[in-house]
Amino acid sequence: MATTRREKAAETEAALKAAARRVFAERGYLNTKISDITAAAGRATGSFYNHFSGKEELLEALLRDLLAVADEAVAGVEGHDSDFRRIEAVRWHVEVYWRFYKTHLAEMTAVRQAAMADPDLGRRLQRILADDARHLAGHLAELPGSRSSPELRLSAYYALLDGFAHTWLVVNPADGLTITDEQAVDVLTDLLHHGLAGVPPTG
Amino acid sequence: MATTRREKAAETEAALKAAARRVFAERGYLNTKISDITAAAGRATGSFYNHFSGKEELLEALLRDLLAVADEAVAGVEGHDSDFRRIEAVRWHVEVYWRFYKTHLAEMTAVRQAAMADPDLGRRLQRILADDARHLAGHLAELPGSRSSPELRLSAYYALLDGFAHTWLVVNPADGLTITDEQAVDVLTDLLHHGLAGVPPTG
DNA sequence: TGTACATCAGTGAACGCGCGTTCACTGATGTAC
DNA sequence: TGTACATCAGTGAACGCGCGTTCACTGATGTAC
Repeated sequence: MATTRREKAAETEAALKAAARRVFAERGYLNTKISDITAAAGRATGSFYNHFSGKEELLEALLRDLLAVADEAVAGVEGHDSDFRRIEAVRWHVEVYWRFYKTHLAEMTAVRQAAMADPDLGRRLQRILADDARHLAGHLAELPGSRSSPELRLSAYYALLDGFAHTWLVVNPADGLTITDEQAVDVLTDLLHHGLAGVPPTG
Repeated sequence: MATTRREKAAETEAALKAAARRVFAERGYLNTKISDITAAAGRATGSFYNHFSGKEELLEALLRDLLAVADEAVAGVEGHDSDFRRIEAVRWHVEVYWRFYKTHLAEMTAVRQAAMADPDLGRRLQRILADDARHLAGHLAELPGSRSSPELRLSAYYALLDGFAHTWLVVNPADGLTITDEQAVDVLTDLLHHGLAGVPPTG
């Protein structure tokens, strides 16, 4: 049990963050009230403002936590295959994205919702998450020629992964429609592998 | 100038719809107040409720109008190429989607935002727009085998088109980043043509 | 170690703003005779 | 065609709810001596 003031405050802040993740996942960022978060954390409403200036700041804090975790995970992985002409390379990247999205569903949907209501916030949040994109941009630049620029292909790549993940991890499950991780990774991998690198499907 | 009551009411309703499209496009559906719409339409606030029970119903009405227009347009086009192994067929469908999205930006973004805040409303709106999907499902079913089902490939197809259009017609333009219609259609066509039908890129 | 005061995390009721929604009212159109 | 009453679209001020934010208060931890 914590005793010092620092520790107590840190505990409350952590409790608020954890509660926010749960509540965001349940009813969505936009429909979550400050008092929903504090109630779920077992604290008084006023306590919230000792730690965050508002919902936006809390979400930013959640994203920074998430990135810290992600960076650690990435630091463990050395020299993956970056040649997108090889299906294994594409599949590895797709799989990482899919698992990341699934693990951090609460944050991913919260960002999407927050960006809808407040484009400025959306830009700031996107910047926090943008590290991954730089890394991928390199892979795409190395691919053999296409009439479209690597930047455009990169943005198409993300539109596809993000949209598909949102559909099958958020929207459709709410209707009882689900797919396996393997099905998801397969269809995305095939589309991107053939579409980006121009390798025809087998058979 | 309208004289009968019916005509006057119809004029006001049309003015409210037109104003809503403008205001939605400007500041987004979620950030639009009823009074913003009535002010833009040059009417009193209370007038709104003579015509719609709320913002949701107005949006549904806008979508129905939009579909009526789209159906007329489609009725004019007879027997387009549906063989997705041919790039012209893919390109035609991509182009139709892109132009539709661009023409009806206000409605498309409004739907996206509304769906974020209220999934139930999102489902209803999606159902209104779903006709197009059935038609495409047929094309994809005719394609040569893939390890993924036509349904999954269809949803990937939409995730890509929708996400890419949102990025390059809504998000990026707000930052001053734009692309030409041709660039957009090219990158989407190539990705889908090779990705779905497995035709390798030229060169 | 003990006492007196300062500081701080947490509390929850109260405040106040913003906005959706209502409603009594106006003036014009429709109807009955 | 004219008159008297009914109906209806539109008005905009007022109402009221929901929720973010504040603030006086409590009790516990920290500090000075």
